[in-house]
Amino acid sequence: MKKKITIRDVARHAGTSVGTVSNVLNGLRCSPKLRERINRSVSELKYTQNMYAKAVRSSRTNCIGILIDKRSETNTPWIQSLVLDIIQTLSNYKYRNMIEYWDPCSQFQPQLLSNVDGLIIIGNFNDDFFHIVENNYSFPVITYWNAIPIKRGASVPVNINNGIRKAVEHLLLLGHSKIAYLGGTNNSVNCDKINAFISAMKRYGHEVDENCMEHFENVSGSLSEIGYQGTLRLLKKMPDVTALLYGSDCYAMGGMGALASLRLKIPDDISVISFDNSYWAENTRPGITSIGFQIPLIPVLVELLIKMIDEPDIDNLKNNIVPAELDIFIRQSTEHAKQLT
Amino acid sequence: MKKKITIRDVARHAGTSVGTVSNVLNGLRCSPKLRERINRSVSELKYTQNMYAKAVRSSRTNCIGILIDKRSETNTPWIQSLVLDIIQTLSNYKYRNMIEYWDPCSQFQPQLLSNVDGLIIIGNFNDDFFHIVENNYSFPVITYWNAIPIKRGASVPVNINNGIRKAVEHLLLLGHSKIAYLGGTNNSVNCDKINAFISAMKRYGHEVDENCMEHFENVSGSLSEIGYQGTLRLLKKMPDVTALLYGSDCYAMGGMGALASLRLKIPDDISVISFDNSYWAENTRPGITSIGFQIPLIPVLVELLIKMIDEPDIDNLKNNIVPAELDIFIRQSTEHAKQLT
DNA sequence: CTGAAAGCGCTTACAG
DNA sequence: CTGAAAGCGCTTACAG
Repeated sequence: MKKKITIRDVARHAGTSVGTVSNVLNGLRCSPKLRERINRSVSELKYTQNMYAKAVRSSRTNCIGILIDKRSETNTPWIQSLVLDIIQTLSNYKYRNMIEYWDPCSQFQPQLLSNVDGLIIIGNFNDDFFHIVENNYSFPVITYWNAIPIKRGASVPVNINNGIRKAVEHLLLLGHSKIAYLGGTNNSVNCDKINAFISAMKRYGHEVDENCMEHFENVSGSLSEIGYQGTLRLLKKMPDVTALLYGSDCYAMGGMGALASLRLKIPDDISVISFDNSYWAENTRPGITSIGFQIPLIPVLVELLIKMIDEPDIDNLKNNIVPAELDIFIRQSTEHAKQLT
Repeated sequence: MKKKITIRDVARHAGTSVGTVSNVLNGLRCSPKLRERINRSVSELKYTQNMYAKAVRSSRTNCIGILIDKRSETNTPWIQSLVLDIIQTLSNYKYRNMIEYWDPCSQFQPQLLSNVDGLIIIGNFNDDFFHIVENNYSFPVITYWNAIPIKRGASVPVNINNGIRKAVEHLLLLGHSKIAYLGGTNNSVNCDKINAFISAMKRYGHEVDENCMEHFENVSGSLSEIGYQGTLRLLKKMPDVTALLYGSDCYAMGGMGALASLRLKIPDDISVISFDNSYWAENTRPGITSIGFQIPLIPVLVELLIKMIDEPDIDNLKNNIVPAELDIFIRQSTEHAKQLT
């Protein structure tokens, strides 16, 4: 059909060689007037680079892999927004992406590994996986929260203790004392959250027992259904609770329905804080006070990864990683505490 | 660092030529015992193809472009889930993707155009854009709802009239007669929805006037804020309304808050139907009855595009496109109508 | 400062 | 059925 315009066409049109056109396209040395002529040819011919040819010759793909643990809840708005955030941030850096959903328990190794300059992993990957990467590839790998056990890998830790403590302090200062936590225990991240809650409460002299927690163990259903049922169970065993802290927005989304069905009004009858600070927490009414990243995490993550690609001294970069801080984004759901009459 | 394993290494290891290895990798002719030997070498060496070299030689990129109108609400859960749905479906067909957010009013043309086998567009693109594609590229283009004015382009129409009519019929059968519509008028898709509502109501003898609609013109704020304010306005001018039909889940998300603030309970005091059938509609409590695709749209779209890439007779494919049907997914928000006492 | 040439890792006719 | 060779569109030393 249409003839593809290549760098040769541009060179011919501008009366120069392909090498020089390549230099101009990549911002290398060239005399101003020749550069000008080449740029004019580029736009007259509507030339655009063939990124595949570029990648194959320069052995730089300009592509970052995004590898997602298939076993996690990949269809939640939270993870979807995380992934699209990565894609958009990469595109600001002129990097493309390849996404692969992969079950770390499976035999096959992801195809994308041989076609990327770096890797972002989301979820829980085991040591077997890291061994494969370490032994067969030389690109850097990055993630957050969980540590990465390889030399060319780095993880941005999350200061979960500070984040949960801020939420607990906010509730205590509002006058709450009967505070409950509702969240999962199915992975290390969720366990970190629970432990942070227990230690924050202890810090201010509140013992946490099983009565003010819902662990969501051995329950099935969607996350919001789990949140719904768990909230009902919790209110039964702890009727005097005045504030709920949910381990994720998805749980809270269901939990809100449980409160409504009991005709409890937020925040008049009960206050709510969630975790994730997602679109839902911000946009539902009443707005839900939520724990989220103080500084958007993804740009930090992407910038670090891209630095690692170019930087030979990765240890220096790794030593200068600062943990991601969490903050509470206060909304109507904690505008005031229940008025005890 | 690590030496990259290429097709040459495999050939040497198996004691054959690169051409034959290439044949085996692509499922072409080869004697069984040589094929066996090559496959063993591939797995022993952990060889994976370099997709860039493959693309540059075969002039097939195995990559589909996803071009998104930058002016639309790209950060809503609805559009995010649409995009990730496309990505996952493409990956089932062994296609990669390149996403670009692009303002159709901008001068520059999208970079991805020269590096894809086909294009999916999301949003409202003007004739100028289609002229550029038609004149400079030969890959097929696909979208849904809006028509595409080029030969190698196809669009899956959406039977919006049927969809909205089903919702209206559902409400009328429940005994509602005071039904209001709340939605935008900022683009043709939203206007199609409003017109479908008016004609569905007329069909059953209900005149629709300005009092039972909220157009969301000249309003600012997030979609959910617009939905919140619009719901308050509507209830003021139409206090006897018993059912609300929202043009999108984002509007409904805010609208639910407005209803709660007026202590209206769903569905006891007022019934609600939304449009999009998103994660939120399904997972919030009470679940919101929502209009969505009868058959998931994205697989249909992707399959058609991939057929168009291989098929020389595109007109035949275009003539056999069936419009996407909508359906209502009934949930608690329309479990029963308000009981008039 | 610029051009001619080698070569990245593949695929694809074309011989043998 | 299999191998040797040309070539996809680029980049990158290397001469001039």
